Amino acid sequence: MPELPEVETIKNDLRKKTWGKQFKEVVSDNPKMFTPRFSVARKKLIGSKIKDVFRRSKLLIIKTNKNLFLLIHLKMTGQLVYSPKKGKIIAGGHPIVNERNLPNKFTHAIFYFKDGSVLYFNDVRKFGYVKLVDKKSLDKILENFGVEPLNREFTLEKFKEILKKRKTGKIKQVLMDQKQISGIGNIYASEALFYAGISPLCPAGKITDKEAKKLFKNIKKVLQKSIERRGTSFSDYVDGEGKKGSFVPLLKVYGRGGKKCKKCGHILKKTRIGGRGTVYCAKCQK
DNA sequence: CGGAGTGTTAGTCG
DNA sequence: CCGACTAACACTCC
Repeated sequence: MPELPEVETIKNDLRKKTWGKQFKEVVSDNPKMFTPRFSVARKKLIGSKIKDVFRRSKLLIIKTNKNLFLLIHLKMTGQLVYSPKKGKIIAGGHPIVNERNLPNKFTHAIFYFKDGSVLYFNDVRKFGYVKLVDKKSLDKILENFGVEPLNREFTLEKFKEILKKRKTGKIKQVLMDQKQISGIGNIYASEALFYAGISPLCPAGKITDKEAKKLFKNIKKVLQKSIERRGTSFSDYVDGEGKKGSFVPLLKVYGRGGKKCKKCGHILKKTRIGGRGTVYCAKCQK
């Protein structure tokens, strides 16, 4: 699930809660998800302390005191749950699966901290990964990401440049191309295009200056709105009482194929772009 | 029951 | 360099 707003939400929560925590033990039933080898990563991690938590694109970056960065990618179905020794449990990423007891069968990595708190990495499909890298490899990894859509360096000019560069590509694919703009996935690409009134199939090069401006604004708006609401399917629960992320009711097209357009009432069309399900209103989006 | 589809992305091939 | 396609995996929906 997690796109930029979801990872941003987790990052904000974890930064507050885990600052200074020291790793005591790491356990995994799926060592394949670790780089370097689990046994090596585990040894390196134990004893190190969390100094900060960042986000770049959809990647969560946990900085420790030993020139060591713990990278976590949740991919499609990853979920992080932080359980403090005392107080509120926080969870983010893929919506909470039925079983609330932790660890459960989807828990593939457990990070124990010295103070008794625990971070669980759950992942139904096991696409997610954990990487432990030094500053140098971190920088190399980060080089591959395009501009952060919420940062100041993502300007209208920059956006137009990207559209020009990828003129024959379908606009939705360009929005989702992490090398161009990083952090936008299927949900927010679909939603931003709806608000801008642009068909996801439109070639990037055919987008006029006026449309580009509208799309540019809506990309930022949709992401910001979602962060305000803690993401699309972010879950936050106390004492096992689940509460869904509140962006879902605001979705205009994503996941609504075959239903009525909330703006004009036409049946929303479902198609496939670059192997990804795509929903749009053929009447509102040209 | 079978098959298609699922919020991601790395890798391969033309 | 680009775009198209696939695999990685497990579950849900029709």
